Amino acid sequence: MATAIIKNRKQQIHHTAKNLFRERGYAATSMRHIAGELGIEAASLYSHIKSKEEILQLICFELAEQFLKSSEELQRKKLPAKELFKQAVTEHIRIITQNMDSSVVFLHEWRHLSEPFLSDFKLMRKRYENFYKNILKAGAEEKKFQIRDEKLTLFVIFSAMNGIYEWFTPNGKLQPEEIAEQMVEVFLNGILKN
Amino acid sequence: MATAIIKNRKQQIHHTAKNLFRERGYAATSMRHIAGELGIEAASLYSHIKSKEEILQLICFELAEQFLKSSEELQRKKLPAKELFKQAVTEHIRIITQNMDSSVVFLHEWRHLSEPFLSDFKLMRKRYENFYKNILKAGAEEKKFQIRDEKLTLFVIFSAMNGIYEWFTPNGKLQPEEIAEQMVEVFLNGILKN
DNA sequence: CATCCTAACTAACGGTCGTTAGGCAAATAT
DNA sequence: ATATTTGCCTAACGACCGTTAGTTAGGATG
Repeated sequence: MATAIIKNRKQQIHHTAKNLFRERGYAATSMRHIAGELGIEAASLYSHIKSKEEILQLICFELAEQFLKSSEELQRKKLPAKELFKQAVTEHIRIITQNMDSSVVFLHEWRHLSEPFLSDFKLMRKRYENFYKNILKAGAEEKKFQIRDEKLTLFVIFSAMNGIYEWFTPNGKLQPEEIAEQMVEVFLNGILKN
Repeated sequence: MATAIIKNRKQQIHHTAKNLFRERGYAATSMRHIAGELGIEAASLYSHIKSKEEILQLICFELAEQFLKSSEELQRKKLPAKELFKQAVTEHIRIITQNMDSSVVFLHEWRHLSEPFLSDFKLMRKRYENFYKNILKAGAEEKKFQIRDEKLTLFVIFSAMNGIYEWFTPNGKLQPEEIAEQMVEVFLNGILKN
């Protein structure tokens, strides 16, 4: 089937783009570069995609939707704060480790989106941040969490989770589940012996 | 004095470049852009600087040296691990918050350095990481820290500290000293009430 | 077999990139 | 007063950018 070939090529292009955008950044990656990796001419890419930015949009919003979807599913479970927190961190880390290239692009290259996509993206990110903020709030209300500054705590957690791409290797000894478990342990109890 | 004017202009260029490199990224910032901010032509920049990359080099290595210098001074103090850890985090956060633009460039744009600068830079970063790794090691040997995976713990801490630029506002209610204090508290004891 | 469609090609577009050369007016030094 | 230096200018270089137009070979479809 013809459409299947197209879809495959389109997927190949997206895959290559994710990789190059991650490695060199969106602005420093040219269409000729992407095409070269696939052994075709830059102009040929336009049989499959609309523009360079369209690729970026797809990467950013695909991941944003994954994060939001997982947060909505977790919210429906009506778990106590501590358990919700554990599962949320685990889910977040699962998504990141399963989409390493996309994640880095998602985290750092979204600023090259043009309007209205840029605003939409920021809004989705804010929604997701609020999901975590509410977990912290709930934990504090349940007298389970002790939080001095909510924003600081929130971003300590996000930064630690989102920084995973800096050191994670898919075939290393630490697998996503264990990373999540250990990270939760650090967030909840710290590194001090008692 | 003529050299004073040059130095000032050079500093202005560096200052503007730091700001634009942070805001738009190195690759997406053009010399014409930097010049435009200063009200001159792009070609005129070359009376003061050698190349675009030279600016990036200066930003990256200036900060790398600050981090290393502060780590060497702390090491000379021969403090117990927990106290050393506190002071190291405080110093790191001080440097970041005092150099917000440079920090973001330092953290994300170094990959656009060409050789041999790229390798030199990575080496300096590794040295600094080892300083922190040794603090964790020392804390574990003193039976003060409980660390499951050293690399994971190390990068949780680094990511949290380096992510400060995502949310810090110089005139907000949280000042660097207090951020450091609260972050140390989270790292050491976590957010769980006991 | 004739027709259509796909995925690639070549050629080229207007534009921007970092950088160099050469000149010129004002400031500084002698 | 003269000579030198400075800080900018204009013009231009070759290279590369994202993208469009038009074409063509070859496979799928009738």
